[in-house]
Amino acid sequence: MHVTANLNPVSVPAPSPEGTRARPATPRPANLALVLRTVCTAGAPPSRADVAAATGMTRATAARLADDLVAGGLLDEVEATPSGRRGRPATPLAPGSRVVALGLQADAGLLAGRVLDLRGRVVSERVEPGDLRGSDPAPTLARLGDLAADLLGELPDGTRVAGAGLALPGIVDGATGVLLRAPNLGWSDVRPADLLAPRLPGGLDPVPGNEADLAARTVAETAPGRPGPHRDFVYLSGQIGIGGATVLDGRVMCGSSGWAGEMGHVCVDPDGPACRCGSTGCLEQYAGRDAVLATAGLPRGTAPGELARRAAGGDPAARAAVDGAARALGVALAGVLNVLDVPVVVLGGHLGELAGLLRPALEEHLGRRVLSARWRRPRVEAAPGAPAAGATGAALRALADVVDDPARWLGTH
Amino acid sequence: MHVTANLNPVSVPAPSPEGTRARPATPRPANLALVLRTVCTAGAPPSRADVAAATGMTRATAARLADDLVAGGLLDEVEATPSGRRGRPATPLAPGSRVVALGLQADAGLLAGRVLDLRGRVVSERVEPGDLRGSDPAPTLARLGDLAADLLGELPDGTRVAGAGLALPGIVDGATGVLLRAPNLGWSDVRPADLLAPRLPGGLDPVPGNEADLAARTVAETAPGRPGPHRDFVYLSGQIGIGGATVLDGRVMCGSSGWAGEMGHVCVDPDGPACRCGSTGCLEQYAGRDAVLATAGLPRGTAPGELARRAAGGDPAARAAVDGAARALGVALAGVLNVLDVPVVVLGGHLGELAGLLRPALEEHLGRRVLSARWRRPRVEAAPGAPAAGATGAALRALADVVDDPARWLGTH
DNA sequence: GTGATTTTGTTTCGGACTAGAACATAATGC
DNA sequence: GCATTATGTTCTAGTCCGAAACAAAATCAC
Repeated sequence: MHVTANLNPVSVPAPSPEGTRARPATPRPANLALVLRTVCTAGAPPSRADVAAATGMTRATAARLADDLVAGGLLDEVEATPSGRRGRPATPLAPGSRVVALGLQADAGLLAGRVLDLRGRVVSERVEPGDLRGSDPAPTLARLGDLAADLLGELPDGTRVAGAGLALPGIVDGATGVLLRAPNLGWSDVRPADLLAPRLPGGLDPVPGNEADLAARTVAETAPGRPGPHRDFVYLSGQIGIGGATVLDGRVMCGSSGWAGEMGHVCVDPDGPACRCGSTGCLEQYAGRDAVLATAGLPRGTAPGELARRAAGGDPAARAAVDGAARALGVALAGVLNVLDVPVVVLGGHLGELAGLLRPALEEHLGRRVLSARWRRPRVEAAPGAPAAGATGAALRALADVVDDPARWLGTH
Repeated sequence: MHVTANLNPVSVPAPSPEGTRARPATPRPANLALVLRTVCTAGAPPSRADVAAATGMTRATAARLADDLVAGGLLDEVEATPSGRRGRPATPLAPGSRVVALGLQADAGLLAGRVLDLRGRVVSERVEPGDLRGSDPAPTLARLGDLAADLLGELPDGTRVAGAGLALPGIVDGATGVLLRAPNLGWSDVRPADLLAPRLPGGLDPVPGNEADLAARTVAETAPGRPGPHRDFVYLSGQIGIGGATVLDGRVMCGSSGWAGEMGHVCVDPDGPACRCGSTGCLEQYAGRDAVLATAGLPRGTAPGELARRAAGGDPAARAAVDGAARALGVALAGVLNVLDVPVVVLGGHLGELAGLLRPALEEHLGRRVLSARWRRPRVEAAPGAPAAGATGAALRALADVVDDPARWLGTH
């Protein structure tokens, strides 16, 4: 909850220098966040009294805080539904529908933009399929910037854009915002902000992030501030390669430099085939989309659904491809589960489409290889198959900034 | 001696539904924690003015908070060293030396108890070597209880025991405090608290935890509240088997059920030898102590140092054992590093003793198999080889409770 | 219908706590 | 000895929360 102080022994006469954010002297910001989060988390729009009960505050305090959030647009007073109960009817509160964020995504197969509001609803979106493998970053990002500008132009008057994010299928350096390497796109050392920001209004600066991390966030929270079905899980994003992310305590673990989640290069068999990453026997060589299709004897562009159909229909090559992928996933994921003690694996991308076929064998492998399985068997699930989940996750991350510190957003505008 | 029982936090008037944490009405508890943590973190004992500068509070506020902590014994005013600088001499503050915690450890090779104070100094300790493999839990824990009672009896008058912990080499269920399985001891389904607490004074109830998790804590924080050299690392504890722990953002990740860190059963080669866990090709089969010694052609009880000497001396079997272990560690750790993006691996136990020999090959393997290695090469280090690190970690964890919420400890004498 | 009941939301007051400024204290430097 | 400087303390004003009283708006009982 609290800011950790910079422990510079050098005494500073003037107020804290840049870098050390002023420490809130009052409990207000934290309590505003608590109220907003409570409303975001609640199943149905809660009244001020509900908020008070849920947080342990008095009704007076909860109401005062809620009033401020309503005045600032971060909460809305919504239409009361006749409850039939006795007593003065409540005024239900919902997260502000005029506060939105922009999520963008550039992937090997599409450009996408999506605007989400604080309630997690899609305000507007645009998905442009297209083969971007080997594309030139500058014009591609320019197109994405125009797409984003269009989306923002469509927003109704009075809408506040709290932030923006950009999901990219590669390694993003969190500190500098540089996309170091995106193998599927063929991009290296790109600073998307430089190419995007000029096309966007009002100094909006999309924060780049790894697509799998952001897609995992859509599972970790179903709407801003609202926890999803699992607090701890491993997310696997099956693309041409295999990315992933680990969610612990509801937080996406991005690693100390934001490079976490390279599940595709966990070693399944040290004597296995060489991988383009320089290692051998990487998971990607067994369960990556191209690898699975090749084993099944299908051309590279085949849709995963077609593979699933053949395997379900008894095609031996397709069946072998799925079984091989399940075995490799079992070996790689068991290692992760042994290390992190996470009870759930969520499969996205092409792995999500194959989840029904993969699950039995995969759960069997995990049951055998995960040490704690005799006390709690790991479960395998398919991610909800929404297109361009990375864009949604990017918007959710921007909105999380609002939910985590609403006080910052009350002063402005 | 005065033992303070573990008190529950002030109960909230309205018992809020589970999921909502008790919310302090005032900023006081957080600010007390901030001041205490600042003193714990500081290199040299800081003055009240230093604390104010470091935290951004005014001197008045910092002094008031510090005064309360001093009055409560959580801070000490220590002897001023003549600074030679102009101005009124400062009164340096240090964490309270009369607040201590007890750390216990039961391992295959020893029983140990250690009392640490808030400054992280060892107040007293006792280590009793002995072969506990296949021992009966009840008398063994009774011995440990007596050992602990002796240690507590030696403490000077006025010492407050803030808590206790117990490091165990196995899977501990965090919710119930049950040791589910400790293969090296041969124990299953033991509740250490039942056997220990009756021998301890004043309702002191040692919290059990996994030994590797607690040993990792000694690397993560060098003293209560003082971060160690690395914020993010993987700790490997080489015992008869191989345990481990992951530290992210300075926090030891215990997993959603406290079963994390079973690095020994990460799969290195799915076609490898069967492991007693039911899986195949587990890391333990290549780099566990017995496995390494067997490969080197040495009897089971041989000290790792002897193996290291032979390998350094050119003994081919010893050399092969070390190289095999390095390769297996490289495969397994590369997976973990790819998933978590952690820059450092710390080797403890027998792996720590072999660290000098393992490092070159291991770092080479990691450099090849870790995807982000071309931007930042993973480093391998040996853990400081203190005996019974788990006991130290158990005490540190108990003391961390004090540092994290000092207000709870100020009310009671 | 009318009044009692019940629940929500608001107002008022007192108390806890912090920031800021002035003040007291104790050293060094000239 | 006196100015200078840094630390620590005291005092006051202001913020914010909790508690309790109050106002508002519905249902229930008759």
